[in-house]
Amino acid sequence: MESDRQHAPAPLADVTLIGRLTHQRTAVVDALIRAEGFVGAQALHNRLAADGSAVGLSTVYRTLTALAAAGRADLVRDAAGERLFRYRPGPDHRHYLICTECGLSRPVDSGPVEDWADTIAQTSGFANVRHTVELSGVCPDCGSRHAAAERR
Amino acid sequence: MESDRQHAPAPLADVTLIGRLTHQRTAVVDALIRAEGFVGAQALHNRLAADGSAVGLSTVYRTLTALAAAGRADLVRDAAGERLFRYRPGPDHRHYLICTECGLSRPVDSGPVEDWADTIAQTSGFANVRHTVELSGVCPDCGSRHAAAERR
DNA sequence: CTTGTTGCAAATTCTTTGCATGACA
DNA sequence: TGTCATGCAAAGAATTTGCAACAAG
Repeated sequence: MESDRQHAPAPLADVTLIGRLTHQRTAVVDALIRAEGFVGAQALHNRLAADGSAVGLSTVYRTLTALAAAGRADLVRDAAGERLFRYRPGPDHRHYLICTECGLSRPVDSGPVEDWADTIAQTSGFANVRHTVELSGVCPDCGSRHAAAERR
Repeated sequence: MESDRQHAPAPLADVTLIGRLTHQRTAVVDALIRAEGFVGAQALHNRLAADGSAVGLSTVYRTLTALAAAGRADLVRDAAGERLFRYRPGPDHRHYLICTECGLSRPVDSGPVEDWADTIAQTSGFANVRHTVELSGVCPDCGSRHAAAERR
């Protein structure tokens, strides 16, 4: 499943953005991109190991943290409190609808919330207002799978 | 600030809702109500100790978790990943703007987000869509304190 | 009395950090 | 070659759990 090197978005830029260009960082960024959704540090570490890239867990954490700090990754927390990271190709601010079953994430139109958040920011008297919006649900696939199981 | 026993919501109902009526649970619920905002389990445990109520930390965790499960408490996570609980008097669904400095929380008009979330839920094909919305910022008081420090 | 609760401490889980070795530029 | 990055293992922090003593109904 790791073919298609053609349209590789060259994570190099992302790596150099946070420091030196190393094997490990490249591998982490690469794996994060291929994850195509939110992943935990430990999960990513496991995938890397499975792929043959022996990267230390600490390095995975450090790289992901640096990426998030550099604005190249989004960061949320799952119900268990684990940090989940997602690669962010562009500088845009997005919100996602995440399937609680399979982890599939789909970007949603967040315009209305942004406007709402801005309004709150302006009318509240609070400064430096930031918002976290997380939508979760069961995607169609997982949903139908459930339905089937229920009526078994 | 803890007078006005008249309209006291009698936490008894909340306690019995989650099991037996004990000293400890009453103390925890009471302290949570008096907190009037989001508090961490450990912080609540400290307050209880300061109030002379020696309740075990495990019991605080267990009680808060049970309350949240019973729908009598809201649960969010702060930036550090710590669970923060807030007493929920009614069955209504609310969102808050929380000060990152002092913890002050203020309910905000969440109508627009609710509508937005509903729309997403209906157009996405996802089932059982739930949302988490957290607004944080620096409240006026903390803000001016900052400003003063900055130009010191 | 019987069963649910508590408290303590040990166990878990996720994440961070110190420091010597090794790799980039 | 001089830093910066890595890896390992130990440290931290928040939360959960096992189990014997205890209290509520």
